[in-house]
Amino acid sequence: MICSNCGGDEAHLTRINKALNKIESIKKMSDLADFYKIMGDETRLKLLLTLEEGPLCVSDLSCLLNMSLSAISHQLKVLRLAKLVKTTKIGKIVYYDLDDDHIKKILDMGLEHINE
Amino acid sequence: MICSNCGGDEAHLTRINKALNKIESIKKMSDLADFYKIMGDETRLKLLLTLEEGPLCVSDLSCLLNMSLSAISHQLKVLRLAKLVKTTKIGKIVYYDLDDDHIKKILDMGLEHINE
DNA sequence: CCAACAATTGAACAACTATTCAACTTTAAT
DNA sequence: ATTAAAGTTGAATAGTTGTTCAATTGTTGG
Repeated sequence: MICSNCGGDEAHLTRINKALNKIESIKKMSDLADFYKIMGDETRLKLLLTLEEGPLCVSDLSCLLNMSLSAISHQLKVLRLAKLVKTTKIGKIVYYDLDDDHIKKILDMGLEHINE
Repeated sequence: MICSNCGGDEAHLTRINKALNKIESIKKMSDLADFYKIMGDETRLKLLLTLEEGPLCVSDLSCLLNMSLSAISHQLKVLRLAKLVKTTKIGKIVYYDLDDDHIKKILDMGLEHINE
């Protein structure tokens, strides 16, 4: 398949075809977008970075981020459904924690990018 | 500062304070969210992954992604303002390319996360 | 100069998203 | 059993975002 209208040479066309194959090979392109979309919210990022220190309950998170309990709970649900955090219930209290350590790596990579 | 209403022990309070310091130390929290927000769109991700293969002009990208020239141009502008891509104009044609190689690392890291 | 082409732009519209508010569930204590 | 506390939930609202459409800019060739 050829799309180039701009008189590209052979190498140019090769790149186009490689790119096309790549896009098609990544069936889960929308999963990748969804993952970034979830990280792309200040509240959720703060929650994740806070939970890097260790598990906390909803009201502590609400207090730390200076936001309503409900708002925090809604966002924690988003993170939980995305399997970025997990919960442990002890009595009335629900503790939230990062689901696993590789989330930390991703967070730190993002921070590195910003601090350049 | 203490927010815990759930009877946490000393270590608990320590974590809360560490988290608080962390949130405050990251002045550019919204920059980080903005970065992820930009990645969190399927069209922009496809553009970035396509450009990993090498520079392409706007009409090729439009054809490859099967989207209107205008839509592609709008998204390329977003990527350009975020300094994720750069342009080279040769005559009438504008070539877009990844701004630098560390964007590739970030893209590949995201893909890794998805493929688990 | 003019026509054709590559790309950009701004306005408009539809779709999506984050927070708020009020109602509700669950658990613990008296 | 009641009461209170910790969270969750759904609906509503305001704000944001992506694409389309039409108009426009800049560049090349006749």
